[in-house]
Amino acid sequence: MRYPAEHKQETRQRIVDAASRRFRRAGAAVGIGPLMKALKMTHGGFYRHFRSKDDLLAEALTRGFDDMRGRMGAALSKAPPGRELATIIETYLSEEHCANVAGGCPVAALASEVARQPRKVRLAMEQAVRRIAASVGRFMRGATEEERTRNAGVLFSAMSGTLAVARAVADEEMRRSLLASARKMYIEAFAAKR
Amino acid sequence: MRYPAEHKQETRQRIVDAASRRFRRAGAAVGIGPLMKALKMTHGGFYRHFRSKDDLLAEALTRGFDDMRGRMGAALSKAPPGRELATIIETYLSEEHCANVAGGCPVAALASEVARQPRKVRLAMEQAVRRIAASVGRFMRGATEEERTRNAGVLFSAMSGTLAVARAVADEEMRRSLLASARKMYIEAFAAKR
DNA sequence: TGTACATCAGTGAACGCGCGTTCACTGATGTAC
DNA sequence: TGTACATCAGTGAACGCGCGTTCACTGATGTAC
Repeated sequence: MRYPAEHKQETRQRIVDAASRRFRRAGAAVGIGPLMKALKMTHGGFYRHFRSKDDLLAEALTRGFDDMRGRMGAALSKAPPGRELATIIETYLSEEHCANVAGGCPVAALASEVARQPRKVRLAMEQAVRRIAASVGRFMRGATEEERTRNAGVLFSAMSGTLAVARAVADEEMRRSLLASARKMYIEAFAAKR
Repeated sequence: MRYPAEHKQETRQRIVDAASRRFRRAGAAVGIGPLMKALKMTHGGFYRHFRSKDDLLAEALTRGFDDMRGRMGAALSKAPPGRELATIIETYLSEEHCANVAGGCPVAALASEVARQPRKVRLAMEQAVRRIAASVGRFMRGATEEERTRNAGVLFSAMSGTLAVARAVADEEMRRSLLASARKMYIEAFAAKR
């Protein structure tokens, strides 16, 4: 059956949204079939929207980053002046973010898998990391903008590792303690006045 | 055919060794079939040694940590006094370690996947992180041993994240620059005299 | 205004493939006599 | 010392399953006349 003009774009968006959450929750091995079924469609229709699963993965990664930047931006808008970087660190390493895998940072959820994906997927990841580093860089110490951006990249990769380890660990108490210590240390190391 | 007494243990070790490298290189989705084939055996024999693939994954993780702790210990034994923590950071974030996925840190290679594995696997990861934190803790700042251990856990998780992101990124130059900035920042933040 | 037709998003069967796991079997060696 | 037998690591066919992708088809709607 034929659909109204903007219908296709809407469906495509729904697929990317759902995929973005699913990939983060269950890994890059998530199947096209179950994904489409959750959207009340059949797997065959998928290929009217994407050339391959890799294409979707790349797009879903980018979408996940947009999600996260939005969330960070919201937290940031409530931060008192001078506390911006501390707010970013506290938000990223919060227990809420740790529990919210599907809606959280795609790097923490997928970094080790992305390293094994085709170039197309890794480029999407790279672009996103660059953008985050550039926007967080504003709040970093450093002589030049380039240095601040590089340092923001380091902080971001560090936090994503801490979040990934916190999620991988079986013990609840250890998870909480790791997050709390990390918030404290990163704020001291990167955000404290000197 | 029957084999000499210690034969079984040797085969088991060969499986764990090979699996540990393969999991790190290609992810937890690596198949039992290809793994056994690489050892010039057939997949059926696998179940004389392990109850399930998860059992192997847990054991292979632990083995990977032993590898890495050995490597770190070797670098440490050559470190001049007072430079121990800096040496650990430089070794972990070296380009050699970044290129050596199969023989490198299992957390950097597998953390985001382990978060989705059964409890058994996550316990193995947890145990290993605890051990590393305890042994690196000796060189950390902090008032109590407990605090030093916690801080070592944070540093370790941070470095694993940086390594994972460095590997996920497509651009060679960005990879090198991230590693170099991270070595500098972590040494400043965690290892510098105060 | 009414009708014939083209479009194309979505359907669902089918493809070849690899997965984890099971199981009846093999056959060289250790052990019991 | 010689022989019969038990052991059990490893074999390879088979199981049910889900995967990514292809493709002939459907049928409601937009468009051309």
